[in-house]
Amino acid sequence: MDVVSPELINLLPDEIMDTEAIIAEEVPVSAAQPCDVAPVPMETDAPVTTVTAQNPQLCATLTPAPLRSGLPSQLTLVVSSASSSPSSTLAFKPMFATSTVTSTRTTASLAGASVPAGSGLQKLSPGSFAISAANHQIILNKVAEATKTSGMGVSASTAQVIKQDGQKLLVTTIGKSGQPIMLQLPQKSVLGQASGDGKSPAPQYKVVTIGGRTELKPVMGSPGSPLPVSALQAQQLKTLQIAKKAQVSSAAPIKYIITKTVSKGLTSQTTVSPVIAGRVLNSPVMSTKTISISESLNTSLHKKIAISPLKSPSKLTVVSVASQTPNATQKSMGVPVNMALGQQILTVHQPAAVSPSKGVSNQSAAQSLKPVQTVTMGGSHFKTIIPLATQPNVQQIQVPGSRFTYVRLVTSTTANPTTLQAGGPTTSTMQTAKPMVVNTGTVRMSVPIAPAQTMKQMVPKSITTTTQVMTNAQTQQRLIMPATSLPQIQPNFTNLPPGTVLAPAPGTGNVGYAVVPAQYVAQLQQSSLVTMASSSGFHTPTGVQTQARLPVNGLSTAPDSSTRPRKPCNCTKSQCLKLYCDCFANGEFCNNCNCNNCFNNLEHETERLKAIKTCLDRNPGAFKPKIGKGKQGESDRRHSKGCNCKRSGCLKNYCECYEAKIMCSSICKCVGCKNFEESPERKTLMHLADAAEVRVQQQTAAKTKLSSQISDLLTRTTPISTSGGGRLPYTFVTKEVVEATCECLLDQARQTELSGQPQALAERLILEEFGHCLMRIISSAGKAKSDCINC
DNA sequence: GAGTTTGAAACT
DNA sequence: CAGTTTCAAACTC
Repeated sequence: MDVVSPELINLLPDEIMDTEAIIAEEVPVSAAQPCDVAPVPMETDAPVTTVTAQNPQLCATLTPAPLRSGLPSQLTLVVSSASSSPSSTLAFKPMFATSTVTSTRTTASLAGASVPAGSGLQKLSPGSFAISAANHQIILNKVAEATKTSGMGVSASTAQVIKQDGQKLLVTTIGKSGQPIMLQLPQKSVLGQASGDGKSPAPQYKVVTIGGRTELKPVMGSPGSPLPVSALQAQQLKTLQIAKKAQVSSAAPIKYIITKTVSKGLTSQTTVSPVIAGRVLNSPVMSTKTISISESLNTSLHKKIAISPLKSPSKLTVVSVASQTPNATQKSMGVPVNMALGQQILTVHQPAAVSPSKGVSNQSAAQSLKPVQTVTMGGSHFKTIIPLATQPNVQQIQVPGSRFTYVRLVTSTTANPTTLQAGGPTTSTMQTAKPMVVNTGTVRMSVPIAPAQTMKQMVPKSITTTTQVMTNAQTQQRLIMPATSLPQIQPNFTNLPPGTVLAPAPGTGNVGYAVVPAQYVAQLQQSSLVTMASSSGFHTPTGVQTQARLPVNGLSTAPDSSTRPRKPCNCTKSQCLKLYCDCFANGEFCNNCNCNNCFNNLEHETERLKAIKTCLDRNPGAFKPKIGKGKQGESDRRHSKGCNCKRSGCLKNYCECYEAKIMCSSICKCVGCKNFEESPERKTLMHLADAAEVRVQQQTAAKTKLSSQISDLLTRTTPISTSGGGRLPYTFVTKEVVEATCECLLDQARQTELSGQPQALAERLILEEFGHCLMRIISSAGKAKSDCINC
């Protein structure tokens, strides 16, 4: 794996350079799928290309983040090309948070282009885009916002710096492995003229070689005079990195990670399965955006290019977009998402086309530029750009006070591409393709509930798991949650109920994520309603299950919170969405409760999230344990707020302190408190309680012993002959009798099953049958004994 | 099981 | 922040 140069590695945070997870994603690209990266509305399903199943494709999603000025500049490139044919299909979707008229037009022109088969780019603006299928080169020139860039004050030295605005990307190697990808980096001053303006100063190219070798080409089929490339540039390019090391004072360091992975063993019998993988990273110093380009060729080449502009102390979102690689008959797609603290993982499985001819075609055809709305979330740093009049497929959740940005994916068959884009130094960008069909691949998104270090260790596993799922995820069952477009809820994840995780929520055609109490995972696992990992390889040690038991913000959940028997609630008016409800207050879903009109379930995740948010707004620590552990251990446990009892004397379970078996403290506002150390009433009650507990334990032990004895009795196979002729009933419990009894029970079970009896009734009938069997045994024993006596 | 008591949560 | 209301659990009968 040729990823980055050592020097670049040294410059990057560990999180960023931890590319193993990305590497792992090359594995599943076995069943080729059409390039389906660029989101395209379903109505634009016009056939665009005649790319055959044998045609390799290059799919790229480029998302250059704004470098500094908050000017968003995103570029989506989807290239599909045949290795042996000059025909190619390209979908080009620039995405701007704000766009000038020029850029918008260009964007519309490109995005809406319906590229006929084999023709490639007829509708693309030649000035902004150029393709040369003959020499396997594509030149992308992102339209820059001239009005926005005019005052940026970038020095001339930007010639050696990759600028976010107006940068050109020269992608070569269409269908050829080993060919270079060139990134053209024009000077800042020519931003806005990049769309084919011949007056543009000489652009700078960054060459990325897909096939493993890199080269620098100062000029390559673009207007303008070539710029001499410095040795530094060459070196940087050699390492496949478009280096940008603060050569411009006004520019923040930009680091580009280009990951190349080679997937061996790919065959060309089916469509190519593009995988664009990346990660959501977090860097306290800089933001990184990873752009991954994957290419699946006949030569089984799979590459990922990650370009990461870094600038401000902000979040880094590297989106991994991967197309699933099911066989051609599979019509469903998964949108796995993994997010974790410290390293937010976001993996998006792009939809797999039903047929090879659909994938790229759909994507490239008529990508209409739709107006976007910018939503500021959780602060001024984040903006969510979502297509108007369409359901957002990506929703960003900014957690106040949290360093991380959370993204909620709602990928629907009708949703248009949605881009999260940071308008400021913080960047969180994700691109998703509109899936044709969403499948139920394993998707997990976890709320940060563990230290970053822990999550960091889990990241590769998550991706690996996801990758594995890509190949055989069709049979998996997951948490079910409607993927309706949630409002821009910004729950304070740091204060979510203990062990809360975000669980995948596949719906019919949609994929979303639900805030799921960790306990509910256990609930689900224990119940027969939902099986998260049955026979499909969704192994419990990963993802949800593992994280669900991790502490939240250092606060440990109840040690046995996931296993202890939970008392069912009886809420009637609160819909179990207020803290009156113990289930809700404990961060659990209602399960087997007696509540009415319960909304504390996955079916009402929207309302539930709202309720959580409301509670957190009212009290940020609403879901934190009321009984905090003292510094010196359990003896110092005390109620975080104290009780307010007035009539119970704090010696009834009305009192939260007493209920928690702790004494009231100075922060309590109780009246007539008797719940203190020397209180005789308390001591008496404690003694009584202890005595009661002892009785319960004794009873339990007695029951256990009795069961053991019964079991032992039933397992006796040899009748015991008594010398006195007195035969106890159990002496008749021979092996044959036991077998006959079992037959009776099984037969009863079959009958009840066939008759569709409820489980409870079935159990009852079986037990009754067992009783009948026992009665017959006893009767036989008694009769035998009587006969013996008589004789 | 119905009704009452209680105090936290929610509301004003 | 205080007073009031709502709510569901705890408790009593």
